[in-house]
Amino acid sequence: MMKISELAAQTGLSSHTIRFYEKHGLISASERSAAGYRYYNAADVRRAEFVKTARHIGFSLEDIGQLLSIRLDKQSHSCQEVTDITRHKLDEVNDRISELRFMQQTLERLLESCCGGPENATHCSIIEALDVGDVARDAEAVAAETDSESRSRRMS
Amino acid sequence: MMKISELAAQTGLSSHTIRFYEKHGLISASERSAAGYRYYNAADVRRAEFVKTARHIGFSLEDIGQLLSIRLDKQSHSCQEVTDITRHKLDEVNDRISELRFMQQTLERLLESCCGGPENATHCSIIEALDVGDVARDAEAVAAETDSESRSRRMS
DNA sequence: ATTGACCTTAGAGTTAACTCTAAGCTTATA
DNA sequence: TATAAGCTTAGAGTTAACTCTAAGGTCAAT
Repeated sequence: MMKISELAAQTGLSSHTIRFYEKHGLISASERSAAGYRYYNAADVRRAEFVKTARHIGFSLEDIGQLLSIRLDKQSHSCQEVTDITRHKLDEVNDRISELRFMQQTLERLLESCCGGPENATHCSIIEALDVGDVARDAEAVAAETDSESRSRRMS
Repeated sequence: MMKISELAAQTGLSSHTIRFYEKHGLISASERSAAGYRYYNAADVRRAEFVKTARHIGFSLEDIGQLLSIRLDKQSHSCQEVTDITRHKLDEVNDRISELRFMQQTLERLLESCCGGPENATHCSIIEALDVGDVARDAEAVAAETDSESRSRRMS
């Protein structure tokens, strides 16, 4: 049975974060001392580590709540429920990557077009490009091409 | 001279957002009616469109403030200042992409490992993987490999 | 008994970029 | 002149996931 700071050391979460997760129903201490100190047993530690791992992979606290309820009662849940959550998260991640690749390409094109030197910015091609405003559209076209090849969306 | 809702229609920003940008020093109306109505001229519209474009590319409001001050007085600023902001943003974007690719790979591995069927989750390999907790470490190794090849970091 | 490290709680603060509300004034149109 | 649409402001609310603070109680060691 360990106290909160030991669990914190073990998991790499802060004590604050552990209490925060508890408030959100993700973690709990299976015992409390008379004075109210939290005491964690081995199962509590595993659960905390589950949360840590899931968080690291990018699941939201809400996702993790669902995964935990499945983990707690595996008989009553199907593998499909688990893959639904996972696939949905993968879709979100893929969408965000697409957006960021668009930004990446736009920024790279901007950098290529500008001398970047100590000259004054009177004819700076980056400022000009932002002024004209068609950077976005150009790069979006490029992004659209590479998009289909980079996407891993299932249509089921 | 257009009113705020016309500028909103023109730029695709909301009136709320335009006032919000004004409060943060990015946009302003070059005139006000006696009653305080904002009136925008062609230069104001161009500036608003500059902000819209820059925002779309992923610059923060703070970045845009800097870009605008350069745009307003090009003689006093160098191209290097502009590329510094742009390169810094590109670095941020690349870092975020790396994180997301790690998540993407981890999620894909998890999906591959699980049947996803209507069976109950007693032996669900996703739940097991999160329980064991080494998913993260495995995928991070994979991410590290592809990382060097995907990164476009300059070291200047 | 005292010290210092650690624990408790409720609740406020942080970040970015909006987004909305309330209460009231203005403007254009019929 | 009445009405509806649109404008003004200050300020509060939203989101996610923490992060911190204040005020006080507990515990182990000396």
